[in-house]
Amino acid sequence: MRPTVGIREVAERASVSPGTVSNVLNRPERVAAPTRARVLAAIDELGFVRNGSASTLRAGHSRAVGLMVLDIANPFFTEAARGVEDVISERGYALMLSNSDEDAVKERRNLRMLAEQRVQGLLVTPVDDEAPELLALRERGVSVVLLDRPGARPDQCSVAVDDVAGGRLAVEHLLRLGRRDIAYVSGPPGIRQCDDRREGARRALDGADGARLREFAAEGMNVRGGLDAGQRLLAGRRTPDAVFCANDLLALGVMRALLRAGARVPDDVAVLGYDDIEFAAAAAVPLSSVRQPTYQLGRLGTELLLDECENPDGHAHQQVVFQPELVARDSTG
Amino acid sequence: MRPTVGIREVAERASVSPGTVSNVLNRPERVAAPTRARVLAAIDELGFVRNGSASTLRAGHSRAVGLMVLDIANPFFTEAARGVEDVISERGYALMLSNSDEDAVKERRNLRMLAEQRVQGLLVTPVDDEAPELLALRERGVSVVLLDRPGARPDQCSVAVDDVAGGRLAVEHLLRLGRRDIAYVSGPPGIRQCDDRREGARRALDGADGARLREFAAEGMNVRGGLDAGQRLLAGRRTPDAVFCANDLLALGVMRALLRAGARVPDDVAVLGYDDIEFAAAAAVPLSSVRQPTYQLGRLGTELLLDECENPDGHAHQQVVFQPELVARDSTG
DNA sequence: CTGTTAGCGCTTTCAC
DNA sequence: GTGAAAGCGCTAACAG
Repeated sequence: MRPTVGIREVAERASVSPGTVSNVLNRPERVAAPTRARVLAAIDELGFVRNGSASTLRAGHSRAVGLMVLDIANPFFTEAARGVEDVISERGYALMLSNSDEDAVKERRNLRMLAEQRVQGLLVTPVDDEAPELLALRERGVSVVLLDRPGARPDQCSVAVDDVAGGRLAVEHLLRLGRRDIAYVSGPPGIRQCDDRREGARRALDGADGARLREFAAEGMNVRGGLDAGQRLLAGRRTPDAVFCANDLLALGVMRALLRAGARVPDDVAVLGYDDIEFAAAAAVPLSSVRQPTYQLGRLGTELLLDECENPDGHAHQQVVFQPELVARDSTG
Repeated sequence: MRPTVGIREVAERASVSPGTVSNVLNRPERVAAPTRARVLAAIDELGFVRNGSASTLRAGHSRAVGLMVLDIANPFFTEAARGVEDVISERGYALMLSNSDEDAVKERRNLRMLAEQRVQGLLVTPVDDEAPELLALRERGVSVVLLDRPGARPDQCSVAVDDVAGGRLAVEHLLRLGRRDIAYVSGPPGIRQCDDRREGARRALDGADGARLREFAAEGMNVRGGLDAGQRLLAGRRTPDAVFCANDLLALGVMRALLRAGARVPDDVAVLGYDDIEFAAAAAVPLSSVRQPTYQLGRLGTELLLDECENPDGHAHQQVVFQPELVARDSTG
């Protein structure tokens, strides 16, 4: 373990004062070229690395932003996180990741942690929009951007995808194919995305004569939940002629239940998912799905966040809503 | 934006000295219960949040650890990250995530960033094991644990899964089913995991008469790469009777190519994947795969790391190698 | 058990 | 264009 090398040692080696080293680091244009070169050389030779906590302490804010998601293992958030990380890394920031696990208690604990770390901004898909820690963060001047929560509030930025439109797209597609007896397989109650997609589905049905929407709630928004919902759906008196699922994992499960029971997809039953994950196209019957610009969601959210961080005065809050897109594959014929 | 509330304001409100507040925060047992209660109340009333950078500056190390992976969107790393995050969060640390994208340049940049942030430890799947920034980090006393890189070095901890054993398991399984003409679909050259799995596959073949292993390298370790490899494999004079793929995404692609061409799985061709991702069981023909304890990998790696951070003297480096496990489903009969 | 105090390493006026 | 010095908020060592 070598002795700590700080700005002081660099200064000594380059025969300048610490202040000048700091200037080289932060406002290089104010330093004469030869001096600057000497300092840079010294930095290099000594392997100096700026102490972030000291800068942060002095500056009052760090070069780190937080990202809090509901589930880091979910492909949706993973893809968004890629967008976030790309921007963060391009712009020389650090990313503090945390995972609320859809648990308000864990969320509050993590928010506390992020506050202690003095993150400069936060991208968050909150479990509890009104968590006092979240408000407190904003009160202390931390920029907050909402991710995948359509922002009701005009006083902050948000990026989201229009889930109502997605649900509508989905069901319109099924109706166009002549399906009339449609099942909607959602996740457990209380998930906003599921609710919005259902709402969209209902609206699409409004004009359609003789069409109906039946609902099945899965226990979890994963393959197993879909399998189970698929079985319940098959147990009914009449099997629907189309199934719209709140995400692709559910759809894969439903499809498996159907195929196993001898139903033909899409001839007997059309299956439609949501998210268009990588595996959708690879299913036995390639899965039609509703695609969201997930990576872009992460990217744009982060750009808005950094803009707000770096330019708090000139910043205008915006609530961005992306439109989803239908990807038709074999599972809906 | 309310005025900053620091330890000083808390002290004043509780009518104690700043030192006592610090003691309440860090060594509560040294403070008399009534005093402690007063201080706690003041903290609460004022909404005081400890300034992490100041502590870090003073202490010389932060309560943050870094995690650098090759690809945050890959389910393997995602699952490991869940294990990491769970431990980090339980123990009250913060997690700085970075993504090297398998790019040595980006890796070095990110390592620099983490060094500046003064992370206390780092979990990393390095692109370049010998990156000077990595060595520098260790020289400054940052604990480093290697993730999914079987550690040759006895001077650091590592957690990994035995990929040679996994490859062997896979091919032994296929041989046991009477398959003799086996194809190995790997990713692009130079990926250690692929090389190790191939090596294991070869060893399994050593004792088997009349069995052979043909290799197909995909361009990317994703579904598309598998589709493409599957087509090349079908174009050959003789279609193999089994395909072992270096991961599940490849296997799903290969399976799709096979089914589309009218081959029956597993009757004509058995297909075997690697990783046992959630979607494996949900494929049209449920995919047999080699399962790795990915979540545990992340958990244990982090526990080792924190142990080393918190107890540098009593810490004994260990190189942990987990054993993979075969999960037989329909795709191999 | 509690208070006092001296920095941690850096940035940033303000002189020169 | 460069140097000197104060202090960001906290902790730990020491004194009382």
